Amino acid sequence: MKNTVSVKKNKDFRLIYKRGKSSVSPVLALYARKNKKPSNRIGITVSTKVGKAVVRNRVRRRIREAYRINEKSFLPGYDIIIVSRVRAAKASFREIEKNLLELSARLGLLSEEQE
RNA sequence: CGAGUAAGCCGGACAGCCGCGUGCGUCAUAUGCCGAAAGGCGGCGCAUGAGGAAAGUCCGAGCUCCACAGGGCAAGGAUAACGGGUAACGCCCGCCGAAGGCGACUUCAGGAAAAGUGCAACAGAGAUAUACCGCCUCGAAGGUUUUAUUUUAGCAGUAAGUCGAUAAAAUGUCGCUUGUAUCUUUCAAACCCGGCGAAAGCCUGCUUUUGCCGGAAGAGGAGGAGCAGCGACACAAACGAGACUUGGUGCUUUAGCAGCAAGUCGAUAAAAUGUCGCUUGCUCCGACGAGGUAAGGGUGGAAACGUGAGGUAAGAGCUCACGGGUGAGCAGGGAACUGACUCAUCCUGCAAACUCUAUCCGGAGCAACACCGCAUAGGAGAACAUUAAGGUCGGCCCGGCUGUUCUCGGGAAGGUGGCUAAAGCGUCGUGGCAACACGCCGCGUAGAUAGAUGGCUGUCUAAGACAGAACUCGGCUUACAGACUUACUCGCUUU
RNA sequence: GGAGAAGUACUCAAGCUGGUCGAAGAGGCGCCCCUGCUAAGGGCGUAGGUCGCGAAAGCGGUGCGGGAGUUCGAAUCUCCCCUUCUCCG
Repeated sequence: MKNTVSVKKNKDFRLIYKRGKSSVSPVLALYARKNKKPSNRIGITVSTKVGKAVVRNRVRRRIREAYRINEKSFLPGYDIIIVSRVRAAKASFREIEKNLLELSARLGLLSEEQE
């Protein structure tokens, strides 16, 4: 994740939720906003509704891995927040990856070569 | 072989590729990038990287702050047979007692009820003490009936003789709720009838189905009364004087029986009257009243320790014998405790009711706390003075602080530290029944800060459960697929 | 991560120094009054969860977040779990 920094502050999360574009699937929800910087910032949210600590960690790691593998196809200069929904606890890595790419394409975050 | 009991141990492994946190080494750079600042930021190599419960946060410690964390007092809290282990503990080990199990073994908040207070609903006569019934003593209004059987223990006088005991029945009162299905009240499905409406069918005014309302009917349920049944109690005991004749009346085949009227006889010293009993003593029952008693009484978790005898008006640990509990003495044991004997005996349960006894505990928590940075209120440090009152100091007291001047300087959000070597782990030896302690040798084992273990592929296998460190340890509790080891118990079979 | 508080009918709740308690009170639900109609307001009445038997009426068991314990007896006292909420930079 060479070109990516994580979103940490609650302020930033609120701003992206308010001003950003969003799209939703049964497994994930995605928010994105242009940040006018050369790199991307990514934030991952997994609430207690999803499960206990072990389950939440697994979901978060899979989402991160899915982003890492496909990092090159994302356009730079965006703040992205990925929110897991309850179904993500039972989803496999492949499903999560597929969902992430679909949602990103819908918001126009992917470079045109990949599409 | 099967069924169990206890203790311990494991909680997937290996290989390849891509990726993450930390440490070390090395190369590189920075007058750079992010940020207001403090501060942070790269590549490569090597090493290392979640649990038995990391969980719950239920106990005990370290550590930090509350000026000191010191002494005393009060309050509050905790623990609770006994001995030991431990830094400490509410933990662990051993042992005692109680309960459970055929047994291996398991479970127990297991001090004191004989210091005191309190509580024990309902039921029950009575709940830690009671006289409601009963039993006994004294006084006392008063005193149902019939039949059958058996027997002669007792049976004062006038004055004769019969009476008693047992059983059953009638009658009355109370209780039980077993039966009956006689009456009644209420709820009530189906069947039936009528009215109104709807739908369908056609033969167009009928049929079928269905809804609502009303009537009738009520299988059955519940309650009450009655009857039957069952049980308990009362109806007792002693003594008695009426008899005969005639008449008529009623019942009746007669005999006879019932009662009425008149007369005669009997009881009184006499007469009169014209009653059916009277007198004295004893005895039985007894509404009710006074006292004694703690044997018995459908209750209750619990009823003055239990059984038997003596004793008494009736009774009572009132006395005696045997037995149980408790306390003291004696003996054994380190102690809890155990034991036979002696003496005493205030003998229901509850202290997870108050309380008493013994021991322990100051409070808060790493989001503590320290430092850096940062605008306003606040504040901090140093020096000097004061400590009377008042105020304040994380319960109160002892005790500390308070005022003035000078200097520094800023809550929130942010950064760095705290942060991991620790009462640590393992082998062996010694001591100890054990928990554990000591000694030698070896190892040195995550440290993040929006929070590091993931993805893909292959092999092995039965491999799937519960589950993710957040300052650190010692325990406890709770969750958990399965695999293994050791010891022991019971049962069956074979030898 | 740490520190606390609460849990009772459909909802809000009282009862929590143990006893005739399975439940006070209110909302709710049904009927009536008021109004052209509705709401609000007023009056009267009513069942309470769940399991079994039964056509219904009714009868019995269980039930105060769950499970153990103490006690003759637990919504209440004690312990262990579960769930929800609040606070701490």
